[in-house]
Amino acid sequence: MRLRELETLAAIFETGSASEAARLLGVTQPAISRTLARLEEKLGFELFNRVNGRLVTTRRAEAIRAEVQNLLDGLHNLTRITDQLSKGRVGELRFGCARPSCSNSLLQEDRRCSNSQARHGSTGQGRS
Amino acid sequence: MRLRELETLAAIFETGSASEAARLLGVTQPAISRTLARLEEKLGFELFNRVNGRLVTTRRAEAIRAEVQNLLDGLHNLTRITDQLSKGRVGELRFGCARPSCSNSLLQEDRRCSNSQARHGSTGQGRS
DNA sequence: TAAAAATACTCCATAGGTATTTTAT
DNA sequence: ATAAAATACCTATGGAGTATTTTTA
Repeated sequence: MRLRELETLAAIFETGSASEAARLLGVTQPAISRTLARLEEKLGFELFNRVNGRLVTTRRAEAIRAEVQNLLDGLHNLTRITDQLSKGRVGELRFGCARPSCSNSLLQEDRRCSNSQARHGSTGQGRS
Repeated sequence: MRLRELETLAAIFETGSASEAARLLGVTQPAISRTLARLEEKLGFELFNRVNGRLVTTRRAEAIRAEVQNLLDGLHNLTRITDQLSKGRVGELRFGCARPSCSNSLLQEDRRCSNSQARHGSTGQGRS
């Protein structure tokens, strides 16, 4: 169960066709068809019936629709968090201290359980 | 943000080392190290500090730990559902009907909005 | 004819393996 | 010497593209 497969599935749910799903995801129609075909093969059952050249949602597909959307929502939330964590460094502060022992006790690096290993030096960098 | 990256991250969280995470996921240690390195590169910040040859969780990694676990739990739930949907066909029932029109009105195939297209025939297969 | 889906290729990035190196205990 | 992590090199596969075919309205 790949992530791209979930995104593809959700896009087809949302748009109702492989062609529209392709536009939504910014890829080509064959990419959607193949990903869907491989997913159905792995799952062991059909997610859409091909009727009159169109995709028609099966009952089994409907049964997992909510959970798929749930997962994608959670993933987007995680992405939002990591984006903030990466560009969200409030600024890099630089400290000066007369004695090495001072910086050791005052500076907290972005690590855990390793205070005793902090390297000695009169200058340190702290991240907020 | 690949799925395998989330699984790798969770495994390191759980075991505390890349080697143990590798055993947990049934892959080799280099596989874990590389996946982690690529994830950190994409995210733009470090998830673990390499201190004395060991991985030590950063604050940023702690900040996403719960959400990562959430997503994996949701995925496992989805997998459980699809497993049941695939092997969970209660049995294949076979019906016989004197007149074709009878099976048309009584049998519901695993498709939607296509009753008018159901093929005629005195025998049909229904999935529960 | 137009539109949707499927198929047949080709290409590249990811994920995996084995072997080896580096570093710290 | 051991153990953890990183690195180098190789292979397989998933996902993407373009081009084409099939089918139906």
